[in-house]
Amino acid sequence: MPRTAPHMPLKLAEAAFEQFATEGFANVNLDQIAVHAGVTKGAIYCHYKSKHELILAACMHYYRLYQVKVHGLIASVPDPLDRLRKVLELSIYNCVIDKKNRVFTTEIFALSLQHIDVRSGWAQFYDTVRELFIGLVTTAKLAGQLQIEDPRSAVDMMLSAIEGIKLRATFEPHISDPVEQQNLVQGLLKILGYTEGSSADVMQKS
Amino acid sequence: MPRTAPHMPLKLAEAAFEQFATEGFANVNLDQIAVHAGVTKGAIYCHYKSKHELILAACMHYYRLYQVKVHGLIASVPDPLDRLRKVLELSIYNCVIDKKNRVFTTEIFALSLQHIDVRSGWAQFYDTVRELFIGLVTTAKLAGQLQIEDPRSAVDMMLSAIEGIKLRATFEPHISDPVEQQNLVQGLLKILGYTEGSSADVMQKS
DNA sequence: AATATACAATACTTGCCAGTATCTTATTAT
DNA sequence: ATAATAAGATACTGGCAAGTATTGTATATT
Repeated sequence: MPRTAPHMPLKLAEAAFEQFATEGFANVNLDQIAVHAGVTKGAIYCHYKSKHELILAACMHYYRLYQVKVHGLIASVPDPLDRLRKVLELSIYNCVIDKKNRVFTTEIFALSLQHIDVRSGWAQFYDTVRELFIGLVTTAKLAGQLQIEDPRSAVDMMLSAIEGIKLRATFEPHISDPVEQQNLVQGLLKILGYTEGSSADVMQKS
Repeated sequence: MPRTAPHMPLKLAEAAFEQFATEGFANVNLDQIAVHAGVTKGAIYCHYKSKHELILAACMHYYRLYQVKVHGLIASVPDPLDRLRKVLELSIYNCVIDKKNRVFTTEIFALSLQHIDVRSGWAQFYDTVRELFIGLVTTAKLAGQLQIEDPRSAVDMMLSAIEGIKLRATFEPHISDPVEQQNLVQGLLKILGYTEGSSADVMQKS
């Protein structure tokens, strides 16, 4: 048997992600990616059979990264509402502060319009995120920390807002302020039925 | 003096919009646009000095169209809450049902990441939309139809949600259902402080 | 009618970049 | 050691599309 390079696909996907997330899919050529991975274009074609496949690999890499981050966070926070808030903070960070993630996902949206495989990849990823949030919200609701009738539709609206916030971050840099961050998280929690002050005992007032 | 063709720039911008909104900026070449405008590529360069300028013109065309539609709607509905609801319905229609608008704006977002002129064009447009909504919400609030403290931040969150809904529409076709439409409008109104039922007299209950 | 000039058509150049063909090198099983 | 083969380097091809040079044509002023 000859030598093998099992790390190369990942290494190339990482390098591709970095480049794509900085300059966009259309503005990056395979030579650039190759240079950043410390190889030449020919080597890329040993592991991926087209630029498109490399793009898909970069997407998968991004999805994995997000999952790892989120589940690490969830495992470390016991209280349901705290956990929800932490995940929201992470999501906002991912979308707003971390420019690479923001650019990369925005590019994915545009590419999804034309390529069904990119689209279904994102759809699958997004489903896991949605279910994750529905779980978090339901748990917090059962703990009496949220006043919400339909967690599913609330989560859908909240996730829409996050995506929209991501887009706005491109045009409104002030969104990156730490203070603004907290306001955004607060606004998202509000969509999820969090009422400021003594949380769950608002209903009893009337 | 020679002949003149004052309608050509608009005609080309319209044709460009149509093509870009169908296939995306990167997948449309100037020959295609020329054919759809009933001219040849050479003619385009009489009116625009690059593809990029034509893209900007297509953007401006889109912005104008939206403004015309919205202001036509506003003028025809007297009640503040009704007016707000109608504008929201139009916005959802624009973002979700009207695929061309959805595709075109998504492409703008991606292009904005790299091109400052595209970005500032959108930012300017978005500002007018934001101010419009703030006006609508404030009017409805003063009329006692909305329970909202800070119209500005509520509108920001609501507009984020709309943008996010637009993105989701690419991945979740069921959003196009008429029923779902109304749910979305209802959810957006909720963000703006609309409490279902007898609207403005909720406070008095406690 | 003549002519100046903007509009438009045609044909061409140029550069970029995905993908390929071919050659080299390193590794491992025998 | 050596044959077999995967990984990688280098150099090339081919196609696409933006932009340009040139030529043609219609119109408005004189």
